[in-house]
Amino acid sequence: MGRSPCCEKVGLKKGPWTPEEDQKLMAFIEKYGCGSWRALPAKAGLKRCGKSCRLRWINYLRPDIKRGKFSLQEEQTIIQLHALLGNRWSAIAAHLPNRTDNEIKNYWNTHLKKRLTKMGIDPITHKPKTNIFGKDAANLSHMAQWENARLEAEARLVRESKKQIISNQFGPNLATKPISHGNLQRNILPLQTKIPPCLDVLKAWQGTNWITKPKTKDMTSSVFDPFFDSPTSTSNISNNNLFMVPNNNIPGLVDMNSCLVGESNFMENTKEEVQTEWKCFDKPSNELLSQINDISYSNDSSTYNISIIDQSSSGLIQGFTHLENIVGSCEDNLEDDNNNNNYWNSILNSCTLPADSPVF
DNA sequence: AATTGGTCCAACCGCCCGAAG
DNA sequence: GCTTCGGGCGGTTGGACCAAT
Repeated sequence: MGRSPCCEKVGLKKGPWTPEEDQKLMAFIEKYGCGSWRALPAKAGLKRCGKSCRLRWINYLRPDIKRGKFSLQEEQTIIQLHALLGNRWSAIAAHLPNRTDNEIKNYWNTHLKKRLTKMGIDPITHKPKTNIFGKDAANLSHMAQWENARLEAEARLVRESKKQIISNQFGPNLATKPISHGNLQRNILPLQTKIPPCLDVLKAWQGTNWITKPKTKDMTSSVFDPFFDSPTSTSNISNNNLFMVPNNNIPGLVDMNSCLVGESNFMENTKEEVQTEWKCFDKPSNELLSQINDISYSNDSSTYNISIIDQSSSGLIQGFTHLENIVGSCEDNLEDDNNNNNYWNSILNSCTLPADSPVF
């Protein structure tokens, strides 16, 4: 037996919204905000389900929605993100300013999926239908598993950070409850500025200088440091935190077939060399994977310290794959690997990210 | 002009998850 | 620990629209 419906359906209108209904909904939200969607229809004089009101608002009436044709840049970004995130439309939408997940989903299903298919690329795996990459397909699949696990964690991070932002701006009570009164704009979270992006995997592939950066941080600084403070750079100023970093010396690249977990020693309020002792795991255990769930997000004035670690447990993983390693170690398949590398690089190179992204 | 088939997209549905009681 | 509730998400649908026949 499923849960009861979100509202009493008898007498509720379904189907397309009329301009009058839109007007009522907009006027109400403008005046009172969108606190409880369940209660909103009655208060606003609408014979609609609360869910229907929410959808209409989020996908159509919200004033910050960008409508019209997708630009080439947006198309590329969607494809790139879909390659990494799969059908996580809300996560993809977070990287496209003012586009809704529904719109992106529709655009993917009606345009982009077909286009990729025509190009001979499987729109699900983003691999060529004829497997010209040979054994690298396995690596990509493995990569996807890792990325999925990490994204689960980041999804939670996003939720937490949203609450944190609301809490900081409007007080703790509103962190758990939607804003019910006041300025309309308060309830609208500009996607780009308020949701931490989760594209560090892109930077990893692009060879961002994750490892070669001096592993020190001025802990007294409140300046946001994209290396130490990004959600997935796993910086945490507490002692004895375990975290995982790339296991080779190629900047930003990690072998997906193994991973490292280490212990860091930061000295608080000092510039201190990070010391790490690394353990190597052939494959992440389920226990290890489960620890990725433990994310806390704190906002200490202007510094964002993100810890993706359970202080009481033993690890944190961060999964990236790489292609250049494969190229370097499997000379027999150099050509195929280069093809593979080029495919991903072409995806990544044109990916645009918000200039104000806290990660970059 | 009528019919047919394809495309597009707003809206619905069911499920999941976190919070609250 | 459980149940309930509300919000969010992704998959799917239905109807409007358009081009081809």
